[in-house]
Amino acid sequence: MSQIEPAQDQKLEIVDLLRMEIITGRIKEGMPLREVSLAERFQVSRAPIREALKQLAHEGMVESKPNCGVRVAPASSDSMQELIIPLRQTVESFALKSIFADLNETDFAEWEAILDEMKIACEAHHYVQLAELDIKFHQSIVAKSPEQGLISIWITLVSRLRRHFLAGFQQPHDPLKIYYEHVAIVAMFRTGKLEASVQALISNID
Amino acid sequence: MSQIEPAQDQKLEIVDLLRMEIITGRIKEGMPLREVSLAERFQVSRAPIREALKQLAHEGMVESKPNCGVRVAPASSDSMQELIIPLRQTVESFALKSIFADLNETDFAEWEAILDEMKIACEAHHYVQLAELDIKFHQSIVAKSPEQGLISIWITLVSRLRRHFLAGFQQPHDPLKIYYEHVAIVAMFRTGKLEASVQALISNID
DNA sequence: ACACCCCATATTGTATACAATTCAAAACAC
DNA sequence: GTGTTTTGAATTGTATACAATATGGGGTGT
Repeated sequence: MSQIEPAQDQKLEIVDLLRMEIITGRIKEGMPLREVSLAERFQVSRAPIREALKQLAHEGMVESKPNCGVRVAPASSDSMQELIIPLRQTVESFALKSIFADLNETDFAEWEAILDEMKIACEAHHYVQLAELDIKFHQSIVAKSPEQGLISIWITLVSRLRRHFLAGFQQPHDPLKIYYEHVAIVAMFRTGKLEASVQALISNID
Repeated sequence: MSQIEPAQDQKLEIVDLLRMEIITGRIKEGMPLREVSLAERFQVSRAPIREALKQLAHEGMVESKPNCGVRVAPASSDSMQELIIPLRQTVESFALKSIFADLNETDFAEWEAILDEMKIACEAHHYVQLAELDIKFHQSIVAKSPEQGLISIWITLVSRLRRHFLAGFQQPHDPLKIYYEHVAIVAMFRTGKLEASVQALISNID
């Protein structure tokens, strides 16, 4: 399903695949990622592999030492997560405030499309996909901000706790609770109340 | 002064040079950065140029569109700067707390070496170098934290307002004030008082 | 004159080949 | 046997060549 595609931008597919394998633990912490091995595996040259590894390093999924190679980075510590949470809240609040006045039906529809997918993922107990959809939802908020670079900061933050999304969702909670929480957020957005919307959004971040 | 060097890691030199030219305005906003042109200019192939541009994009100095090229990104907006300030304060406070108990004479000496350079830069009114030294000082604090990824987050934040450091220092202030402020910070660190040290540090961030 | 399509050119994305570096194991002196 | 040196393979960094794609201008039809 990817052989017929543009044949360019193979980097993105590789990044997504490797990231998923790291998140799910298929590639464990500390395991080295050699460029030639990956090149053979994906049937491409080393060039796109290098770019993919660069991006993963930027996301904090792997750490690389010069002339030494790339290894899967250890997951963020608990204190690190606790640091990132208020940072995320600040960034996302800022983003929401900057776009709130200009929200229209197109935006709501986009979010509700994500919500529909979330519902399906919840009911099917597809925690991996649910985690990605949660990220996708919040990212779509930040991405709408006209401020260039905001999304880059946000990605840097969230990537650091991507593996914790999955862990958090696998707790013995009712997955649908996640879904309803996001439904409430979008519903609040529709009311046009800024303060309450910000509150709903940041209370979802923890 | 760079021809005899390792001949590897040319990427770093190129990044530093281009970043400086962007900060000082020698390369203006919106100006395209072509890979072949830069390759000819630095007498290297396109490979290290691509890596350098990737890193500059990660720092927010340039923005790239696929198959379209790289342009110098506009400087962060005022509202963006105001957002980043509390984020920096949070991150650096966290970093300082995590290392404070283990500080020793080696650390103090390292910082005071930077302070000496700052004094010289202040007296010579070398604002560009002064800005870089200010960044270097704060970065050295964050870098000491054992938390992996913290420095990456910090860099993402600070890079976004690198060009504003220069602008801020060129205001009609007495440059030595910057120097004395940092001297006071290190002096406070030496006393071992955590709370006061954190306060001194974050009050310097604005 | 104006809109549309096509094509040439400039530029980025990818593949392959080579150089430089690192790390560890083996050889060696003591 | 132990510490040091050297040598080699494994790996990343760089250079060059080719393929794919986007952008702008000219041609054409109306």
